[in-house]
Order: sequence, then C-alpha cells, then structure tokens
Amino acid sequence: MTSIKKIDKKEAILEAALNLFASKGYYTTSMSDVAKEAGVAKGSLYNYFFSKENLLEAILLSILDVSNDLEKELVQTQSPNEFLQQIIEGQFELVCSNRDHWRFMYALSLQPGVFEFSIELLQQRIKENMKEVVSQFEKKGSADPEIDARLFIGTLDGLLLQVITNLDDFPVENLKQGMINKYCK
Amino acid sequence: MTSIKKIDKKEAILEAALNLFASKGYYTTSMSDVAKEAGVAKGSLYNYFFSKENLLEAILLSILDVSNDLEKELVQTQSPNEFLQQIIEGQFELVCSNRDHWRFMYALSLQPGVFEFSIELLQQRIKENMKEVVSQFEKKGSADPEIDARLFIGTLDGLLLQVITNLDDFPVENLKQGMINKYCK
Amino acid sequence: MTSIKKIDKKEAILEAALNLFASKGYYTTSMSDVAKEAGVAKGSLYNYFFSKENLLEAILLSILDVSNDLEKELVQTQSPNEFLQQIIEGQFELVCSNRDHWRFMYALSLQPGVFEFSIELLQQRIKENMKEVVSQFEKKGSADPEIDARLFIGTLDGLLLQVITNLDDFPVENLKQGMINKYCK
Amino acid sequence: MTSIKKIDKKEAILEAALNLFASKGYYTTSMSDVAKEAGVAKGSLYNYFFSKENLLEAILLSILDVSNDLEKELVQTQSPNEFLQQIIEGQFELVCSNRDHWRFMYALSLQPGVFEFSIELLQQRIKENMKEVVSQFEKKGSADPEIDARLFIGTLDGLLLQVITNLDDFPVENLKQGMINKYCK
DNA sequence: TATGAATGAGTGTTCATTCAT
DNA sequence: GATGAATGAACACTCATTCAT
Repeated sequence: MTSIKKIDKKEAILEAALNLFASKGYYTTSMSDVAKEAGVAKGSLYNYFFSKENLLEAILLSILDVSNDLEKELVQTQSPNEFLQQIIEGQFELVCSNRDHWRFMYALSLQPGVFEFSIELLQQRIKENMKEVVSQFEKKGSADPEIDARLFIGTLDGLLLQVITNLDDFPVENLKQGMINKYCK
Repeated sequence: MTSIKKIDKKEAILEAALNLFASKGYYTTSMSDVAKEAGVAKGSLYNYFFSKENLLEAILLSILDVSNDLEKELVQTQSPNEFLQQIIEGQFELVCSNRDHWRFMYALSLQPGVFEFSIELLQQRIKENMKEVVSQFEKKGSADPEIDARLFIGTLDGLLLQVITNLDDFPVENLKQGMINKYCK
Repeated sequence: MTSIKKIDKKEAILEAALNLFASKGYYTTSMSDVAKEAGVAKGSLYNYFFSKENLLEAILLSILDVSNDLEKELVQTQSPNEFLQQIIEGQFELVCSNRDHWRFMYALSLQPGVFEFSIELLQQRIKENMKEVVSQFEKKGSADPEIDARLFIGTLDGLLLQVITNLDDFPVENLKQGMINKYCK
Repeated sequence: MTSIKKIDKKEAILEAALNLFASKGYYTTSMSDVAKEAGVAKGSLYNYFFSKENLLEAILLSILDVSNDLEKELVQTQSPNEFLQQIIEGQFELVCSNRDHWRFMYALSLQPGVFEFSIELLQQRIKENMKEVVSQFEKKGSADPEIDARLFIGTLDGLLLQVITNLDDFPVENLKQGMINKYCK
C-alpha cells in the first residue's frame, strides 16, 4: 500500500511537471510551480528526483517509453507498404493524442544546453526507426533505400510538426492519407 | 559618423546575441554574456533594446528579413516544377548557410512562453509560402492542391530539420535531389 | 535485552555523530549523515536526542566523562613534580589517543554560537584543574602559584594544540619530555 | 573617486563579515546578514566576492596581513632574549587588540571542511616563525633548539588561547611577564 | 551616449524536524 | 520503538534592469 502511494506521488509530480514544462516551458517553470501543481511541498520533489534536470530526464524517458510501447505493438510481418502505412498511422496517432507533450519533445531536441541528453535519446530512437524503414524500402526494391527512407521520415516529421504547431481545424486526416498515397502505394 | 557607429553597435549586439542564443540557448545566456560578447557595457544594451525579450524579437525579425529577401529574389515566372525546385534549393541553401541560427528559429517556434511572438511571425510567413505553393500545384493540375502543398512544405521542413540536427557527414545533396525528384517531376 | 539494545543504539548514534562531527564538522554533517553512519533511521535519532544540538551536548559530555575518569585515576599523593608530570603524561596520552575528537573539542570551545554550552563545560573543567595545579605549585613553594599554574596549563594546552594540528611525524615524545624537564624538576 | 568608494564598500563588507563571522560563527551567519550589516544589497556582495567562501578567504588574508606587518617591524638585531621577548610582547598585543578576530582565526584553524585553506596559511606562518625562533635558541646555545622553540611557541599559543577565551579580568600582563621570565632570561 | 556598480525578487536546493504507519 | 516520506523555512547565489556618474 505504501508503495502504491509512493508511486502515485511520483507519478503526480511527473505529470504536473510534464504539463507545466510543456505548456510554459522548462526554464519558465519553477520547482515551486511544479510542487504547487502536483500538490506537494517543494522539498518533497527532491525525495523523488535529485534535481530539476533529473526530473526532466525522467519525463523524457517516460514519454519515450510510451512511444516505444507503440512501436513494439507494430512490428509484425506485412508487405512493406502496409508496414510503412502502419508507421505513419501510429506516429500520427501518437502525436495527435498529446500535441503539447510532443511539441515539448521536439522543442527540447532542438535546444542547446541542458538537453543534450534528450537529443541523444531521440536520435537513437530515430536511428533505430531509420534502419527499419530502410529495410522496408529495400524490400520494395528501391534504387536508393537510404535516401528514400530519409525522405519518408523527413516527410513524416515535417507533417507531424505541422500537426503540432497548428490549430484544431487542421486537416490531419487528409494529410495523413496524402502521405500514405504518396509513399505507400 | 555617430549614426554609423550607432548602427554598428546595434548590429554588434544583435550578432553577439544571436550567436549566443543559438549556441547556448536563450535562457542560459545572460545579458552580461551578450554585453561581453558584443564588446559593450551591460547598461548599453538597454540603449538599443528595452529588454532581453525585445532583443530576441529584433533578432527574429532580422533573421526573417534575410529569409524574405531570398524569397523575393526567387519569385519569377517559370514552370511550376522549376519554381518548386527553386524553393527547395533556396531553403536548403538558407538553412545550410547557418544551421545554428535556423535550429534556433525552429526551436523558438516550438516553445511556449516568451516566444508566442515568433510563432506568429513564422506562421505568417509559412502561410504566405503556402499560398504560393498551392497556386503552383494548381498550375500543375493537382487533384488536391492544398494537401499537395502541405505535403510539399511538410517534407521540406522535415528534411531541413534533419539537416539542422545532424552532423556534418550528412548526405544533404542527395536528400535535396531526392525531394526534387519526388516532387518536381 | 531491550534496554541493552537501546543503550547500544544510543551509543552507536553518539559514536557515529562524534566521528562525523570531528571529521567533517558539525554544520557540514547532516542528521541524515549521522543516521546513515549509525545504521538507524533518521527519525530514530529523535527518540534518543531531541535535537541536533542536544546530540552535540551529549557528545561533549561523553568526551568530558572520559577525560574526568582519567583524572580521577590520577589523583594520588605524590611529590608535586611527580604529580605535574602525571598530568602532562595523562593529557598527552588522552589527546594522542584520538586527535580528531580533541581537535573537535578545542574547535568547539573557540566557536561562538550553538556552543556556549561547551565552553562553559570546558572552562569549568579547566578551573578545577587549575585549582589542583595551583595547589601543587604552592607545595613547591612557588612565588606566584597562580601565574605559574596558568603558565603550566597554557604550555600544556599549546603543546597539545601542536600535537592536534600536526602530522604524524611530529616529535611528540621529545616535546613531552621537554615540558617535563622545564616544569617538573 | 570612484575607486575610493569602491574600496570603501569592499572594506565595509569585509569588516561586516569579519565581525559577524567572529561573533556568530561562519555557518550561522548568512550572506543576508552580512549584506544588512554592511549596509548593501545582498546581490552587491557578489560584485566583490564570488562566494561566501571567497569572502572568508579574503578576511583571513587581511587578518594575516596585519599580523605580517607587525612581524616585519620586529625583525631587528638584538640579543636572542630581547628578540624572543619582542615576539611575546608583539603577539600579546596583536591578540589583545582584537580577541574576537583571533579567536575566529584559531577556531578556523581547528575546523575541518571549508577551512583547509586557512589552516595552510596559518601553518605556513607558524613554520616561518618557528625557523626564526629556532635560530634564536641556537644563538642562545640551547642543547635542543628545535624542541625549545616548539616549547616556546606552544607556550605562547597556549597563553594566547587563555587570553582569547577568558573574560576581561584576566591577568594578561602578569602572564606575559611570567612567560618572559621563564623563557627570556 | 556609455558605463558598470547596485539592486532585490526569484531560483534551485538543503535539512532539521515531525508524524502517520 | 522504528521508520522514512513529508514539510517549509532558510540558504547561497543569479540576473534583468536601473541610474548616478
């Protein structure tokens, strides 16, 4: 029971911090803000994370965990085109399910400073994805699978960026279909 | 002469600030840092910009100016494919000419907080570009010019993002050609 | 058995605290440090001592106890010179047996703040010693026994200070003999 | 003029800090306390000293400066006994002129932690003095000049310690004469 | 106009102490 | 009695901004 409570509190802090960091920014959110939002005392934060930076790290890892889970579900034998389509749909769903969080991730990965850590995490994930996508293009008989894969991922990222930064009336579905038509047929 | 000096100093501050913000981040760069880098006294910064945020604004405007200049050069009558190719090449050149600055721009546009201003600027520019691109796809007889335009711009942004975040051994040229082949033929 | 355990735990805390205070300093040692070193929970400390300051007090008293025990052993009828020599030898042995602890005591006695308590304890002890030493110098027929006693104790303290603050290659024995020759012949 | 003011302020901070550290202790004095006592803003402290520890260092150096000045005045050709007497008188005067400061110095030199720096400074000074005293005892034809010198300095330190820790009715003069009679005849 | 010392609100972090379990 | 999570006041230090010179 104790452990459940403990986990709950840690989760509460993580969630509060993620929401604040994502909505106000990392530097403009103080640890006091996080404590207030999480409903705990300032000092308690340091029972769970030993610094603000460490809290950020934990957030990033938890976001990537969600993302990794989704990827594992997806790895099944299919035709290359079906597979690529699944990737597109999965990523769109992931990002649409919480734009703020993903905007935060993208922002971090572009920032210098504290965040080198996050860049590495993301880049590693990207490399793994890239390998997978390259092999799909090889199966398709692409003339230059690496370039095709980069184009594919670049397009996906660019579209997701548009999703992230645009308002609600954005034609997400059409865009997704457009990409599927262009890359998975 | 005074006015020349004045302009020089303002430029020096802008340049120093841009370099520092781009390389160390906005929040992790202090006004003292900027003053030192620019070779002026801390207090002098406030003769040219009334706040740190205002200095940031001025930087953004100056970057967008460069970008706009390039765009104006480019608008000439051509076939749609040639025109789109020119956009691609222009943007690649722009971003490659100073990755750090553009990384900074992308990062800002994804950040909440102080930076809403920059998002609007960028979004406005994007909308204008979008209109132009849409009309090119109309000329090409596209079935859904708006979606095609978004795909085009998304792909371009995504690839540029890859350029920005990747190391020097990145196959920029091949990628550019790949996009041209896929979108301008 | 319970009471034995209890005593053991209290002793363990005292010893841990003394070692840490002596080696790292009072203010730079946290109650958490003490708990960890003593192998008990942080909260348990407060079952035995009601505050950090109180813990310090208990330590001081325990050190002075050791010191008092030694003195009691020593009070036996002898010639004044032999008696004074015994004092010198006893103090040297005491201090040499644990330099860190005695360094800590001397340091405390010189510090303002929390430690007024310790100063009084020490001063009281010193006064008692002084009385004893004065009476020995009276027996010796000293012209000014009080001054001689202060000189004696001052010299002893000063030499012990040298012992405390110096490294291992220090000529302790020679110094002790030197003082004995100068004051007990 | 500016520089005079600047020096004045730095001096004011040093003096305020010394008084507070000496009367309340280093750890129990906050930088806010120092600022208030010195009549400046908290932030201003950091225009002159880059940390609390650095402020302490500056204080120690300034105290040792005073002490060194006094020593330089003293080095003149004399008989060994006269020279040693001068040392005794000089040290007594120095310490009596500001007991609190010297109590602080002695306390620091016995404390672990931040203060290793001060110990080294003091020990170095002591070594230099020791050399001088040893050579005086050599001149006197002492059988073991090193031991005699250590005894001399130990006695002096021990007596000064008594001066430092005792109240105002203390027979300083008699004690000083006592030591002179015992060591300089 | 140029300067940089002065300011003080605000930051991340620590830690003695409490108390529900 | 034993525990260690929770607390919040206090700390050293930063930095955008001001203003007397």
